[in-house]
Amino acid sequence: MQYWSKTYIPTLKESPAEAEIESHKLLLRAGLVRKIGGGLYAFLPLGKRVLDKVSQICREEMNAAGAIELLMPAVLPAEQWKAGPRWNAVREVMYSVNSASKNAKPTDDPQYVLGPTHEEIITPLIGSEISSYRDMGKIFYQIQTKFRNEIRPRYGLMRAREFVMKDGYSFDENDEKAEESYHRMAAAYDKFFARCGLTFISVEADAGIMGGGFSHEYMVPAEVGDDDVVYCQESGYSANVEKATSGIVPEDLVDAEPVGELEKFGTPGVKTIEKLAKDPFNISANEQFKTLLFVGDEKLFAVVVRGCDQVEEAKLGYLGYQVIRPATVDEIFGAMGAYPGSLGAIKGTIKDRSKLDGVFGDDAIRLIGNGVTGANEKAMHVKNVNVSRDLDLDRFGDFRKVKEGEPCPNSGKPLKIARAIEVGHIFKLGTKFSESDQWGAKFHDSEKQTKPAVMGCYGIGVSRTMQAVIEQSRDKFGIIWPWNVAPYHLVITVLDPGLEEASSLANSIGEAAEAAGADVLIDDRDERPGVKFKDADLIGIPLRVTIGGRGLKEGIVELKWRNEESARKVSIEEAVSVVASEIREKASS
RNA sequence: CGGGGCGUAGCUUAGCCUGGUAGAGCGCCUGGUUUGGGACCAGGAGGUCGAAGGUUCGAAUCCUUUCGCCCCGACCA
Repeated sequence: MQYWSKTYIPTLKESPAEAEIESHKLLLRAGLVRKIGGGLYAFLPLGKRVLDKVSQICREEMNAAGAIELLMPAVLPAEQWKAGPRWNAVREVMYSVNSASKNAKPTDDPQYVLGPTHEEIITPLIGSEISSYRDMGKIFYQIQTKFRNEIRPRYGLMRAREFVMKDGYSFDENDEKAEESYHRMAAAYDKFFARCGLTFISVEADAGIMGGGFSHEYMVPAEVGDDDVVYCQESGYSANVEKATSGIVPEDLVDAEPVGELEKFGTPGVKTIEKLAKDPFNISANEQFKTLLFVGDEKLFAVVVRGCDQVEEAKLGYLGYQVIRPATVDEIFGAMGAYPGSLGAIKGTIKDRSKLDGVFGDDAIRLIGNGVTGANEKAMHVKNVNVSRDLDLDRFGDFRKVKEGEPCPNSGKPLKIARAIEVGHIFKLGTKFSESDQWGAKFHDSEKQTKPAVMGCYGIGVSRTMQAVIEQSRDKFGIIWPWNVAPYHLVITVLDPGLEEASSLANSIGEAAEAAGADVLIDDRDERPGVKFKDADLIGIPLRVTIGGRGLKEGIVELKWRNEESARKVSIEEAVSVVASEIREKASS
């Protein structure tokens, strides 16, 4: 039992100006966290309790799924990262640390980095520990503070520079077993998020710089989310928009025959799809080929999509490049001999084709058949451009961003798109990390063969999950904590703490509630009733029992659930047993 | 890193344009009256106006630089 006067819960009537979204405001107002710096937060006593509860649920579900907890350092030797496969891709988000020694020489490269994730550490660790197939099939995890130098921290704990993450890593002897581990973790994730009281969906996701096989994200639908999720209720299809595909190109599509010779025409001043779609040209965007240039791993390449489509940059990762950025105007002119607005990928019109590592066509341009594109000449476009006859493509692929309403790839029904917060992400990694000779994780199989372990990695944003719960479970008065993650389950609001009868009743109810499995907070402060009610609502304790002098005269106390409208009166004699039985019922459900 | 905005008491802010003693509400402290949904009265503490430099007799206010924070974009649990 905790007395309000003995702990520290600094609630605020007004929201600090720094907070923009409701869950961030409530984190601050309910006295859960305070900002120390950009993306850096202190967890106050109440916030620490929630964080611990979320962590503990996570731990229980991991253990139940057979994962094994360990703890690695957060300060990591930079050498070990440099030896890994993605140093260049991730070093920007890593904080660098140098030795504090006065004798240490300043260096360009850091001696240490603060861990943003631990594949580079656990792979060699396990690699050197485990060498037999008999020890394969293990999943290790830790719950630890992670550091990422986010370019733009946002929304409190939602995207912080320092945050608590559960990261897990599986090591299996073959693909099949690795997928079993993956599904075991997926099932554990489902249970974890459900126990946290979240409404969530798991979606197919882009594997990003993790590479490897396939991946799913755990998404909490919320307007303030950073991700778009594409889904179909009919078929159950769901995917991050970065990964999502649609059935817009029929599998049996027959490519159109040419309709005539290529024909150049003047388009003075026309540099956009929109202008070409208007008078006097009237060539709609879905009849235009749009040619865009990117640089992937310092190599220039082009992508052709329909004028009405957007390139989904994440999908360009399918092409094998790791670090991708849009090409500069100079780079574009150097290869194409023209500037954006006049670009096209017609055979023979590209000034220096050798500068292009590839020209890739989005599948959907096949729907155009014969269309219009730039002539790689100022103020000129070309019509009757036939996809198979005229475009200088190395290959086709899916590079476009799916739009709402397009047919689901499985059911054909219109797809929907919703905003969501990513709270978990699981990857089947394959052998990307384990196959390295001097560094990886290899084992001897029963045939005495040396093989790399097939890995998976599994992340949960623990502190982000805490905020996602608030974002999803609140009203105009404050937070409504789901039972399992509530900092306290029961608050006993003692309106007249000076009355001996009131405080002793509060203690009896509190003890019975504790025995029934609840964490109990007794509001014994010398405050007016209104303040206590407002605070109890604000910090979102699921169950409230009110004991006041007025009720005592009537012989009753009040029992109110935070997520219900009205309170119930319970006689003093029954109060202890009623509270205890309601708590038992809630705790077991 | 690009674009926009903001830094005045623990919190929310007025004052800045048009330079002249820094003001309010909440919170905090003292006393009193109150006591079932953020009470009231009286008294009080708390600010080198983000920092540095400049203009000026005089700068929160004008100029320059710088730091920090927030929002929009690319990235992520």
